[in-house]
Amino acid sequence: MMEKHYDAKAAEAKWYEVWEKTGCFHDEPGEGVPYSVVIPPPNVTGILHMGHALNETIQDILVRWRRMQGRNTLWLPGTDHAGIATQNVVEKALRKEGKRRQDLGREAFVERVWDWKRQYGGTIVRQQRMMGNSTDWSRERFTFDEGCSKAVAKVFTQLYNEGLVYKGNYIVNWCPRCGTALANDEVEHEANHGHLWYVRYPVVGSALGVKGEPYKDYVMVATTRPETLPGDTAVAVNPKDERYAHLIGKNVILPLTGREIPVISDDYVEKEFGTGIVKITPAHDPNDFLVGKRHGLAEINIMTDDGHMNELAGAKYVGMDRFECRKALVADLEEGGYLDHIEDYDNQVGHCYRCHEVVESRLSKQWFVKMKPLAEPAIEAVKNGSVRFVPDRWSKIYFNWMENIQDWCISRQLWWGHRIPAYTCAKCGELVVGETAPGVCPKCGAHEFEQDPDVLDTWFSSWLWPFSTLGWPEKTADLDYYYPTTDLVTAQDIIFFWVARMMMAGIHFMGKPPFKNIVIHGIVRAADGSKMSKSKGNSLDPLELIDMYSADALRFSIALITSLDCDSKVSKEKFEIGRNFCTKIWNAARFMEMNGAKDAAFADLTADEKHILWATDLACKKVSELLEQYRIQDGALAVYDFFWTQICDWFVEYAKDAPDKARAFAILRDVFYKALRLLHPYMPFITEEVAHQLGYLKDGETIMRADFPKGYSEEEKAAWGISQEVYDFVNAKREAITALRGLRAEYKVPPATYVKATIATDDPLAKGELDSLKKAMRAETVDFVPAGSDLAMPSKITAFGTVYLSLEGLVDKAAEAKRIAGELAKLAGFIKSSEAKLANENFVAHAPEAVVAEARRKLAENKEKVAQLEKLAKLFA
RNA sequence: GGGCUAUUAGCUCAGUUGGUUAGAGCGCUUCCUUGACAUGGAAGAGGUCAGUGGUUCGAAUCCACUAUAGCCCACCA
Repeated sequence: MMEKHYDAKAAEAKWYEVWEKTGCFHDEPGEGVPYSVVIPPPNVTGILHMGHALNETIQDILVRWRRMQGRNTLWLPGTDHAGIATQNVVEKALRKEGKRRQDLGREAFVERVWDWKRQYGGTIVRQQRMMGNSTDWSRERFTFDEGCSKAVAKVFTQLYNEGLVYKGNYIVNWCPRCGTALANDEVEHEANHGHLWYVRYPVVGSALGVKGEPYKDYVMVATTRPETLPGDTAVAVNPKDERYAHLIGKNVILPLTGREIPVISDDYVEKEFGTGIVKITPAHDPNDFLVGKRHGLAEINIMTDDGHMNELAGAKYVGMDRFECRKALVADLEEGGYLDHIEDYDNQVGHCYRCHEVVESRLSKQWFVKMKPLAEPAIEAVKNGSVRFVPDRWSKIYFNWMENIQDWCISRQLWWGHRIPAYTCAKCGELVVGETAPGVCPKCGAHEFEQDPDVLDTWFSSWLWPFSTLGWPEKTADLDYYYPTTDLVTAQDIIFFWVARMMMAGIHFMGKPPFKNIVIHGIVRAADGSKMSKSKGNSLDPLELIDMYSADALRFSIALITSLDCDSKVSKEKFEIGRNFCTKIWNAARFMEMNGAKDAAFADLTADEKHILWATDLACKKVSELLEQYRIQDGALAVYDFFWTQICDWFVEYAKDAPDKARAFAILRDVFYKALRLLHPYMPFITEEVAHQLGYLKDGETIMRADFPKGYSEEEKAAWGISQEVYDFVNAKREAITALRGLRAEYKVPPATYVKATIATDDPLAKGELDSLKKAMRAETVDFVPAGSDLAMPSKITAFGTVYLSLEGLVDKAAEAKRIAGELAKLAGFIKSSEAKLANENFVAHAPEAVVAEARRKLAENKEKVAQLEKLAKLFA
């Protein structure tokens, strides 16, 4: 006996363990075209959030569906070592002990991170299991494991040998808190309400002013970053700016330092902005850096790694924090009479995507990858259709980024990550790059080397994920069979970080793009549309939702609210629908069990029985078609409607009093198992549990490996006499039933009261439905009269015929007359517009025949309605 | 400054080549403790499809402009 209530927790724990232990998730290279997907590896420090839940639910639905279709299916799991993120987590833990990573030293610190990973790194993969992910855990990978590390070293070396990796002194984004360089896309720009400071730089040779009084001859620059002033090495104007033409070539005095710097001209300067004169600080601004290069200016770095001023900033400011220094320097400028005025100014300021510190532009030696040569074939692959974005509009965004791609700064001044495989000879300084440490210096023959202290950007291992996880650089059977993967499913926010770079790496190193379809979904947002974040406290915890409603409920609800086209706003209540659906499935299963549904031959079927078989056939086809197009939400809706409306609301109700109960239940049994399998990709646990409870599967079998239903064969359909016509007929009958129920409600007929109904129809099949109509309508009698019969009773017109409710013995009020008058007015409007439409020669000439016929039918029907209502109105007069 | 996407019922959203009187879920109203299920059932109210103009016999759907919102990209100090 099935329990009264479904115990989701027990079932989910039980089935996941069975699946994993019996190798249900595992796949081996075989015949045919495989379906393969690599998971976007979550950070090893991560805990499951709604974004993962959405992303992985979509993947698991696709994966389970393909697997049931019989394809060799691999979903490969793993985690990302997440350089900065993980290092930060461990540093934070260290800080609690009052230590910094420097106190431990590099080796001990890295060991400490590994310890951390061993201890806590399993959290997210445990949580993924609770979601029901059917990932092949035997192939679980980590971006910092031995194989991935090997791939990274090989890739770096190859790119270096190809001249695509280079080292150089450039302005990079620098996070003073994390103490490392950041790639451009790791910087988040945010609106900042700041100021523009207008500062006077005296022209050399002019009279110095007195304290508090303006200089007589000066240039005025506007700056948002006064603290960088000590690093200025020029002042620039636009070459076409006549106002300042006379200044070009002269020198000005840098306030507070007394240093003389030149006035130069450069196209970069906008005449309209500020005063049209800009200070040039090559070591602290990317544009100024380029200007400096063009004009051979000195680069004076006035800051330390951690965002404090160094000795080059001037004795007074040494050691100050950069923002502290800004204040002090502005005060000094004012004191010295250099500050003209201050304006409010809004601009965008970059922040570290990890710790949110304001990013500093800083001159330093870093490693870069030349991206243009890698980007070109990656653009081509999407242009020629060998890789497809779903939805397609993302390809535009991809092109836009790829066509304007900048070189990628890949070195990070961290300790946790893949060490750069570049070695400097201790004796002669020769740089050697190789997959393993060099033994002998090729130049001087020395044996001592120093490895580059930096590590590589995390994404430098992630971009190899689709093939490094399959064994590359070794030639493995996995790589041969599963690469390229089929679908990549991810959110829009990492298209540039990850997807675009995987495209480039896949094509460059494997010769083929890493996947065929890139499926981009939206982001899960809080109910008010804001981004979910722990700090805002507006995030939903998928684990809590699993605890409250079950994993199936979470998955189904997610599927139902997911659209590939836009972000989804969610709140806790939205997950009730999944929970309610589970309850419905469970109860329907209990009903079948109680009635002892058994298999039996389908013969001499009633219209209702034919209807459910046809509906089942439609549902099977529809769900597959929708999933084929990645329409997860529509598929969920289709299967939900099929199960709830078709099976539970109508067929189960029919089966209760079917003329041949055994046959009706045999049909229900067949249809129900198809429904379970259609549902399985969405709700893996309850479908497995119910399939076993009802004996569809024996011990040792699993619904995971059952066939995904395709619908019925043409032979079956013919043998059973099921068709669109019968399906439509039953739909019409239901319409009639609903119409009568509506009339009952309108006239406040108590549910227990049996009424007298009349149906005007010429359909010969209708009379065969007398019993089922009586039951469904709670009718004492149902009489049939010829179509077009005109009775003075409340009526509703349906495709089945006109349904009349006898008012005999039912009290009515004058209010009814008013309602009828309103109804008549409404109908008059429809009739008028229909008549106008049909009188329009163009409409009749151009519109498809069916549309015109429908319009005529509708018009006639409305006219009939009017006639009846007028008659009724007399009754109430 | 460029680009993308949205705007449909009180709320969240469907609406796939333009074609009946625009749909679903939640919420709301009325009724129903009928042996699968009140996490349920039956019925109902609620929308000039953001605005304006255009194309068309016909527009939520196609085009243009406008308004509002959101996202992405971008070196105006």
